[in-house]
Amino acid sequence: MKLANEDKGFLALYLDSKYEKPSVTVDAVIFRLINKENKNYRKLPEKKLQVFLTKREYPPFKNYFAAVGSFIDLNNELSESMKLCVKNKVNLDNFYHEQLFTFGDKSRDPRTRVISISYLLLTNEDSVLSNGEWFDIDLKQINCYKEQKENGYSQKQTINLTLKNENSVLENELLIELEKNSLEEKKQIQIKNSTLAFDHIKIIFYALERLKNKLEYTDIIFNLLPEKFTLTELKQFYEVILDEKLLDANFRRKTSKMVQATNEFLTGRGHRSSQLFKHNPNWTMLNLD
Amino acid sequence: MKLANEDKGFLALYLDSKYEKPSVTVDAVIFRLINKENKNYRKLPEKKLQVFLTKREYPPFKNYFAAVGSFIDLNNELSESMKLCVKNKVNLDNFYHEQLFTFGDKSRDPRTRVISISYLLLTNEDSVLSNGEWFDIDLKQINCYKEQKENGYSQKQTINLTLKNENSVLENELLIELEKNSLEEKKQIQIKNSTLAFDHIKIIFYALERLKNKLEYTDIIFNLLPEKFTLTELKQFYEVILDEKLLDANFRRKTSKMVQATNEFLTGRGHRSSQLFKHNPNWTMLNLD
DNA sequence: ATAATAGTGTCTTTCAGACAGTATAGT
DNA sequence: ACTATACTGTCTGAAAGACACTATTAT
Repeated sequence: MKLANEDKGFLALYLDSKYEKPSVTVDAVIFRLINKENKNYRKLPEKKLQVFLTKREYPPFKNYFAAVGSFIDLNNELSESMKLCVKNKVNLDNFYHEQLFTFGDKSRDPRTRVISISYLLLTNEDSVLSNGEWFDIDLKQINCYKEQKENGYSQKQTINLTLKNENSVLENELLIELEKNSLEEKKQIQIKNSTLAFDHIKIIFYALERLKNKLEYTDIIFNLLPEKFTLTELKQFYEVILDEKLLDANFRRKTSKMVQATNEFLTGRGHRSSQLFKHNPNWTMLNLD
Repeated sequence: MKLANEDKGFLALYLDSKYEKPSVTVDAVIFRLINKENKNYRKLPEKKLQVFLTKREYPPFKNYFAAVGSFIDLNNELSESMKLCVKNKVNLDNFYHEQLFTFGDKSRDPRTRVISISYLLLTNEDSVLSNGEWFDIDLKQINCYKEQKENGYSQKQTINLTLKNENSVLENELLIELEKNSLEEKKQIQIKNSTLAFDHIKIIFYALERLKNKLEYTDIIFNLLPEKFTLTELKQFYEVILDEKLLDANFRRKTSKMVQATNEFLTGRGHRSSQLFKHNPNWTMLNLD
């Protein structure tokens, strides 16, 4: 990848400003799993998936909640920009992250053309973030129309995505349109109603979808868990994200290779004590044994 | 998502130029599947996965091959920019596409900071592209060191990605480093040796990985096929992309719901004639019957 | 007749789903 | 004793893998 001499000459002449440029931001959707308050000494606490949002201090969307983000610094790599942003704005240091999607709709920012490179971040209950609030995530399908066409089908779904905590309830509505036939396959997500800044509710929805999908074929969930956990806790965390009940015996079989038992037990709960497990990072998707 | 009055005032004052901005491009990795020339009247033609590259007319990397790309136009949506670019540069119109990944390494373009939003495009043997060449794709693992660590493992893999046609042989080498333990999970892809412009060989590698993965759980492959095909052809196309042999009877069972039989048969091949099939776009991943 | 593909039948193993049943700690 | 969780065993049926077998057609 050396440059020819000709190239070097060209570089000197290159007019950096001749192309109109967009602004570029990084935005982080930060998730965690937590145990809610417990009423019954015997019962296990309810679990919740949460997202961390900050309240915008300046316009546009002043006082609206938004994902953690900032304009990028051209001297940093993209992921460095994101890490610095997260460190500076909400004081989060260690986390799992992956690039999610790049949003660039013309009108997504009223100021100017802004392209957002979004990231999915996972952390656990232990880390303390500043300068924002955690919100419980509730995702509900409001309706779903599926229509069989000559050569495929089309589907419209309305989704309610509510973010809630002790201070606020943020309701949001998305319309998901799917068109699939022999000529094309198209999926469109429109914001029908948002109480968040910009298109951030859409970004959060993408992040949720990615998380759910990866849950099924990777060990990504352990980035949301404390170091040690019981298998029932693990199961409940899966259930909360996937929004479906799992059968205990089957769950234990399926996850047995992703975890390793410790010698420790959790006691004092008014029922049989449960063994604590750790993540087994040697597990791979392909189960190469 | 209405703006508060306060916001509107701010917009007038907003200094668009106060943040340093990067250049942004879109890059399209275009794949197709083709039948190679046939020697034996009786044998089925060999299949190949190909990528379409254009030779750069101007520096940097003048005369190097590159993915189809251009700087974005701020008046278009991102995917529109990509579609226009592909239409104008190589005259391709109808294709499957999805956003792939956003590449933004500081030094990926010698001119200035350039962020590339890449797309995966699929088309079939019928479409005629101009202004570039198709290259056969050969991916080979050169070596692989896996080391068991106290708490996980690390792995280094060297990959040779050769792009070849009647005019050129472009050899490229990538180093893939994987680090997985209880604290982090990191995958890094480095270009060790490239005969393409910029980091485009890395973009192509990402596209290949995406294609392979999606092959296993979607019906994406039909975007690479002609309207009608035999099941043996379909199987051979899978084999070429996945780089592994499949068993006929099992393959037919697994794909049976994704295709629909036509009444037509392919004859004149020196062996039993084979039924032609079409894609069944009603198939879904979840097999909801 | 032969070479090469087209297509079917079936045995085995593995794994997901369902569910019954046993174990146990704290009040 | 009771309650809520912890954990095991096993039946069933679906699907994946392996492979043997039959069918067909231009030369």
